[in-house]
Amino acid sequence: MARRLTRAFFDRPPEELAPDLLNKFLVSTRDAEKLVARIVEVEAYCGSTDPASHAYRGKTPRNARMFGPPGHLYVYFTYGMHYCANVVAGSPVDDAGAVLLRAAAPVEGLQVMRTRRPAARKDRDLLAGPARLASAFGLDRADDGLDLVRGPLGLYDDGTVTRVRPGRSPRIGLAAGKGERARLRWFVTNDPHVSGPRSPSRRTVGRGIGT
DNA sequence: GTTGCGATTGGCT
DNA sequence: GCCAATCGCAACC
Repeated sequence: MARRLTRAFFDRPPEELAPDLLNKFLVSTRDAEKLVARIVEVEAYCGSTDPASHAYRGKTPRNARMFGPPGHLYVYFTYGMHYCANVVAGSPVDDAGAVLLRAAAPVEGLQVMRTRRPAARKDRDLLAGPARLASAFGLDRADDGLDLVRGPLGLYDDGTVTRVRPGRSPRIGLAAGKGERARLRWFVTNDPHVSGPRSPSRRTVGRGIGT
């Protein structure tokens, strides 16, 4: 019995929203195809206070979506070839926050995902990484701004009660001095679909990588 | 106008 | 583990 997440759910700071997105279901019903995936790894990016955030230096054409209303999709292009998808969170006026969808467990529509991700040798790799997830769902800059509350792409809660506290660690792929120590990554502990470290450890939980 | 690099991935050593 | 791929953006000249 899945219910769709509402605007109010998203209207919170990214560091509060992020862990609550774990074990929610990303559902796409575009182009007569149905894709379903359970989110297992996310990262929070906190606007003007966060050196790693695209919004750190203010609003630009690229990151404008982050400054818009919560519950919409922010998609950006990186490394000259990859797209990454974020959920816009709530933020104070003139600020911006978002949650990067880093990894998910495929649930439905695996055939389509495999077609879009020919390099994935195992199904557990179909959505294990932000650019992989975006690719498998066919997301690109044209999808920037999709309304997750009302559009063909949505987030759902199936009513499952999550009793286990999520794993937490510093974010992946950040350069030194860019907020690489902040523990703003959350993941479902020991889930094989997580892209980075997936178990609590001294290195990832104690004081953070690089310290 | 030019340059350096990134919220990554996949293939090769 | 190392590194090339590939280009938009933003910083700097």
